[in-house]
Amino acid sequence: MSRAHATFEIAVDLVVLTVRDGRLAVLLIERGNEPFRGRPALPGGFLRAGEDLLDAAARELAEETGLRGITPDLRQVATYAAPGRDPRGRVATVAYLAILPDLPVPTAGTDAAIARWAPVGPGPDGLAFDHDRILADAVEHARRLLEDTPLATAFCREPFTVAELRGVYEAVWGVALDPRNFHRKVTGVPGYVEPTGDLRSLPTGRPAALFRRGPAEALYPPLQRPRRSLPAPQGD
Amino acid sequence: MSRAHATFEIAVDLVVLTVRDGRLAVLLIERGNEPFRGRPALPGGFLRAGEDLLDAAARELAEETGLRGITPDLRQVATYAAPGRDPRGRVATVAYLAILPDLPVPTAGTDAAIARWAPVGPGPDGLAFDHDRILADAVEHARRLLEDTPLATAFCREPFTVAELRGVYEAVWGVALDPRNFHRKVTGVPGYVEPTGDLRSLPTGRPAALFRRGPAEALYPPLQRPRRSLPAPQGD
DNA sequence: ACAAAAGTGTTCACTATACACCCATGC
DNA sequence: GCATGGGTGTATAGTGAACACTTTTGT
Repeated sequence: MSRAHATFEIAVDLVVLTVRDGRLAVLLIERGNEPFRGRPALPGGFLRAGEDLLDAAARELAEETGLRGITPDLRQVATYAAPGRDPRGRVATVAYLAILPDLPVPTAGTDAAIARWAPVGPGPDGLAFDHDRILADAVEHARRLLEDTPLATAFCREPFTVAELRGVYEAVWGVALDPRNFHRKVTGVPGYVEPTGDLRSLPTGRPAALFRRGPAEALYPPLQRPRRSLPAPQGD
Repeated sequence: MSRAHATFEIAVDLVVLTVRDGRLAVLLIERGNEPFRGRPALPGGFLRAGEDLLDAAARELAEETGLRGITPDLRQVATYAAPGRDPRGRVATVAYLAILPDLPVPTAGTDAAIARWAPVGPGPDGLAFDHDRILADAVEHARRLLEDTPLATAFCREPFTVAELRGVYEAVWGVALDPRNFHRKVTGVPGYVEPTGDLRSLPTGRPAALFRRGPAEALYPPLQRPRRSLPAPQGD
């Protein structure tokens, strides 16, 4: 077997999403080293000897957020290996999507990197490397996953109310949903959420029933996000 | 920057699917070298210097099938890098899904590898490396893509009939579909298929209208595959 | 005329949406 | 009582499955 092939280092980059103040937010670090020193970037790091991709993603997540012992929802999104995407040499990166409930503060990582939550906007954010592209791909991935997987519950601390879950959908999809119909849909999907039997009182209003995640791994029927498909009367 | 990280070779493996005789089929080669010499495997090869992933996948596809100048539907599915998945050392592989219309014969590759179409069954096929897993992931990916992308048209040579397109869905999903309702659904999705205006006569029956792919990159409304969601009266 | 495949019309059940309305709490 | 948010009922429109039926060919 010829060994004329290129050799790579493999990194894992994390797109850590949460909902803060009703807005979708992503965890960014400020790069402390060249290249792109001082520029915001997705957290991540290199694969170690004997380590699998998912293990590396979980390790990096623990290191960057300081969380231990949690089993967050981690999903592989895509792999990027374009020549020149990293000025240091041939580095391929595997992007993982991680969903967390709102954390009080991202507890600046052990790597002395400055971590912060940044709102996810529609346009590019000037991230290092090709991270703008990776972020956009991952957010679109998350939007799709909300439709037919119980991913949205990963944004919520248990137990949660239906209104909190609705806030996740509204923040990630960027649309307003009818509270009444949403309630019925969510509670009507077998295995999506299970009532705990408890209630939670807010400062005002009727107390909301509390739920935890159910056993379903896929949502049927799916919660389809609204799309405008109306053909314009004058054509398109 | 410490260089204590593992280094990898990166391969691209292809899951080339087609529909033959109404059955979903995958292109397999017989390995000519160790490891797994003589075992069936997915076609693939190593990334070359200066080459991006998609370019490598397209190159390998051309080499294995002998096709030139075509632009097949190639989509990245997932990346696998478990330690020990390749006995030769640390090799990560990026799996690509390629969809082709039925070819007369896979024109054994230039690599002197014996290529053949194998029907895709429900169980493992004893493929080399972790290719059973990769194949299963890619087939599930294809099943999902048929729902909301025009991927199915990539299985058909243009121009095609609605019945041919239906055959693709039936083969990939493994279900029977109502020809009448399928016809209406497909022709009702804006931008999915466009009539050429021509007809094709079969040995018997009314000639079918011919279509080509339309400009749509996503299908709305989607063609959802049938799922059994009926809660059994006695529980499941 | 008949068989076979393409394509249309119609019915019926189910799902989505909009929104009126009632419920349960704090003040 | 009143404001506020939680949750249910219900009317209406739209969508999907089932299937009768018509169209267009070859023999």
